[in-house]
Amino acid sequence: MSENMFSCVRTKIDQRKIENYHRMVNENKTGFKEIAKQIQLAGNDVRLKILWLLKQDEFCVCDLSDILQMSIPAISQHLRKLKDNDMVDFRRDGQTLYYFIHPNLSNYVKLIINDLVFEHQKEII
Amino acid sequence: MSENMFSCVRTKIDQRKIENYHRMVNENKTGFKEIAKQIQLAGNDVRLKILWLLKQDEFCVCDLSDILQMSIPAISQHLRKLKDNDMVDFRRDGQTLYYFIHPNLSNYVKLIINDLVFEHQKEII
DNA sequence: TTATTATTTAAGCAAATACTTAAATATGAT
DNA sequence: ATCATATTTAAGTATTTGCTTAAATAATAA
Repeated sequence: MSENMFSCVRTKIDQRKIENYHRMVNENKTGFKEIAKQIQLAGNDVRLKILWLLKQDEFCVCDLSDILQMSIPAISQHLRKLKDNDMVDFRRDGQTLYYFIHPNLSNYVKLIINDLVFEHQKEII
Repeated sequence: MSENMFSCVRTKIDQRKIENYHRMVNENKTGFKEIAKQIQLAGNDVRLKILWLLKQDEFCVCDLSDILQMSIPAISQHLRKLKDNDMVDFRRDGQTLYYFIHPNLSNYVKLIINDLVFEHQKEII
């Protein structure tokens, strides 16, 4: 009967506050999960570079492969994850697929890549 | 001798552009890696919830354990990762460690958690 | 000192991740 | 049709992640 759902004996903290926050987090559970998923995908240095590059211009898989000096399948698999989560999209021109930032990319990720500005950016054509 | 560092035969794209972007990304390699690391840590729904909660108030491990309904060691290990990357810090009050957002939390992550506002937020005390 | 509470740390493990190489598609050119 | 190019997909694998349980610290109280 004296089962306690709480982990510690509190003297100072307001129990109601804990329950309120528990409820808030719970009510937005799927929200947190979806946002975390997109952020997690941006939280890989290869994909972050891809997203940053696609913010500058559209590129095909082999462009990205050359720029990042990684294998075609490795790049393709990263792009697939971004594509599956509506973070990038592509258009076909002959055999070549040009990838670009999906217009519906979440604001959370947009905020990140918009802020990624480096010193040398001005040197680019 | 005819080794090609490029993955595809381009007709339309400017080779110099590819080389410029390659150089830019390379010169900021560690920058991308560090930023991606912090974003990756925020890109987990448990840690995203923790960061959001700590943005609202400071909490001890067992508070977070109760709010998120997860084991103490699980929470503690998440906090350790955030601590190791200067994303959170804590103060001691007796046996209790109160965690809070590290003042130097990167802007990339600040942008995210500042934007995480939910409907029910107003109901909280 | 001994016990209690708060928290961390360590060890173990299942699942997810990020590559690799090889094979499969798809479009375009001959 | 056949071949070449651009890309994806599949299978295999080493590494990382996120939990679990149990043991170790650390501060406080009796």
